[in-house]
Amino acid sequence: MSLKLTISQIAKLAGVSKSTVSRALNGSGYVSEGTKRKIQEIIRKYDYVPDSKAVNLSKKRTFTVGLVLPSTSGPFYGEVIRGVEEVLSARKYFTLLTVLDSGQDEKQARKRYLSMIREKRVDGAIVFDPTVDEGTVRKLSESKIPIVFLLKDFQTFGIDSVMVDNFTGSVLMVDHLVEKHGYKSIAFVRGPMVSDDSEQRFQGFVESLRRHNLCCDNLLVFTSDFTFEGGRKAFQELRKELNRLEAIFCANDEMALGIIEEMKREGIQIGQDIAVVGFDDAFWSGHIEPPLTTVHQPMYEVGKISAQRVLERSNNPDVFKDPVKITLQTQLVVRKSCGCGC
Amino acid sequence: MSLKLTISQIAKLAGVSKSTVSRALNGSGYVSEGTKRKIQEIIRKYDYVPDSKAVNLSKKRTFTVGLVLPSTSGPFYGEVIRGVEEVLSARKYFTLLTVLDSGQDEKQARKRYLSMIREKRVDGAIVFDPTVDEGTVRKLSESKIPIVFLLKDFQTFGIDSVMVDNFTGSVLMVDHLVEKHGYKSIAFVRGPMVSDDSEQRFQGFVESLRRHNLCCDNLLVFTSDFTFEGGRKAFQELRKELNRLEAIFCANDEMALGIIEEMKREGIQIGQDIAVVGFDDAFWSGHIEPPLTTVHQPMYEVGKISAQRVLERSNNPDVFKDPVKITLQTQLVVRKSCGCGC
DNA sequence: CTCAAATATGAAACCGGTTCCATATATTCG
DNA sequence: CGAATATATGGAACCGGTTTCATATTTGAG
Repeated sequence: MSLKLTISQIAKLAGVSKSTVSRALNGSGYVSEGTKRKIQEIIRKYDYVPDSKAVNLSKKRTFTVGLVLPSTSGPFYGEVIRGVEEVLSARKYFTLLTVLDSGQDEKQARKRYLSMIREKRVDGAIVFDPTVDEGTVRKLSESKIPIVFLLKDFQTFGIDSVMVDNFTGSVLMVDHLVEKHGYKSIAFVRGPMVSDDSEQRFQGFVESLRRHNLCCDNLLVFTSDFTFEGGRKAFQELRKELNRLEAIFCANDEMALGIIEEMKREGIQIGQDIAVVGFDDAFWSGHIEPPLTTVHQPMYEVGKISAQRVLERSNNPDVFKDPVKITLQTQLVVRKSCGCGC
Repeated sequence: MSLKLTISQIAKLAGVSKSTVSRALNGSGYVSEGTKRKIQEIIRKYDYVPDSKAVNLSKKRTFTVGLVLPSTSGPFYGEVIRGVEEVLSARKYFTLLTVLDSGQDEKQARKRYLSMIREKRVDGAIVFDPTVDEGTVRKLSESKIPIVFLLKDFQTFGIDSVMVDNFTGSVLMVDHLVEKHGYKSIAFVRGPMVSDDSEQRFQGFVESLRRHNLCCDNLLVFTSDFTFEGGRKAFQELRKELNRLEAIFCANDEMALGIIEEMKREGIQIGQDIAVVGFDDAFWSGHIEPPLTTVHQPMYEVGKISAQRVLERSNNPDVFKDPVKITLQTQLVVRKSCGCGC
């Protein structure tokens, strides 16, 4: 029934001053045992909870970390959130979430998260914005709060970043296709040209081929858009080259799924007639037919490490530290679609 | 290079008072064109942004809505977020997210979101906590801010809720199995006993059977836990009854997937030998083999409507309104695993 | 031209806490 | 026992805005 008491009212009820109540509340400064007990009793009785808005203002902190994600669908955004929430909740922080694809316009979405940061709604922020522009990055770097950028390297702007080693993951995958299966003719299906991930995965693909002296002449590359539908369309183009192909490496699982679906429709045996592999290790990728060989990205760890980093910086603002770039390893997940176990 | 200016500094630079700057900023009260222009220029020049912590305190609002989710994995939590974010971002609000499965202990997680609300970090909250206890609900209902509960009905506690019609979805599914396919012997695989969703889906199952005079004697019910593994285990029990079974209705898609996987291993033709259907319409459910017949839940709309409701209430606190229960319809998604198109 | 209404602005109070500082009492130690 | 130190508490300033109110100047209607 308590109608929002303030610290002053509590003080009056307890017969002490605001300051004493505040000290009792925070365990800061001196408060005698007796007084403390009395205050706590009143607090309990009236179910008093300090208003965070006031606490934030006087402490000049919000105990909140901003988290910016491109979207919430797809396999790993949830993982990032989980990682972030795990460390934040343990330290009594909250997560202020902004999703880029929820409004209409991308520009608007970017303004929104810049506002969040510049209005100092958060003590730090984790930003995952694959198509961010330089202006935005510059503004971010001018903010006084710690920022961690995900999957993009802005060390030169003085911003920490947490990366995933797409390149090596891709190399591992192609190494497997070549060394284990002896495939020589492998197609690559890219994501959108603007995607760094796609580019890095492609570079890894090329690198592995090069190391195996398979480059160039056999190089079959298609460009799509990371979607299921995009995969199906890519297949329409791939189809002409099908007879000279032994494997198809898709820059993500969703496109691989699209391609697999089309191939099944044509009666092609995946893994036997031709291998199809992906990248991402989506939740379902082990459960489709055949189970998809893919590369796992440690997005949960990405979330955890980013959050740790933000908190660490936020709580030691004085300690100057150069921006850090942390790269986490990816992992090859061998299932059946590459031809293993067939 | 602006080092966090305050409104007072801006006022000084513009040669006016704080109040005038504030009015110019908010477009409230009178400010002459000339003064306004001058102030805006200074603001732009020094890249001044008001500190939300101060704004929040004096306005007594945070322009933030709390969102509590059980988890972030699984198909539809992302959908809820998307719906919520869509309406909040359009109205310049932010989302303060709390995930229940990210910490260790459920009690702790519940305390965390109660804190969020009682410390008045948010102007309203959307709470999705399937296993919430009554004490928590009571505390929620005592808070002065608008709360919308998802998929649980606490109207009697004075709390709005947004529901999904599991019962009807389930009836629709069983109607389809019985009327379209003529199945008479249908098993049901429940989720955990504590789950309302599971219970409602089960009730729908029973109701449809009853309406078709199929109840009771043929009633085959198994209890599992909504997980993939749980589905596999459930199959081990189902197996004995397999020969007298025509269809298996799983209370969610994940368990259906587990069962399907086991059945495939045994060489059973799903949809032909025996139908397996699910509930949830997970992202992947159309892409497994065979595509899963299931029931779609409009979680995106749930998110949208909840957020609208919270904002509406928050901005009209005076208008007394009885707690509302809004129920959204589910939709039967017929694919192949029920035997259609075989 | 006059007086009321509209416009413009600043001073001060306020939002609800935290924290610095001064003062008062209680301990401790040489 | 007296001085130094530790403990306890309240008053007041402060955090950075918004808002009320009083005052001053314009504007406009009659």
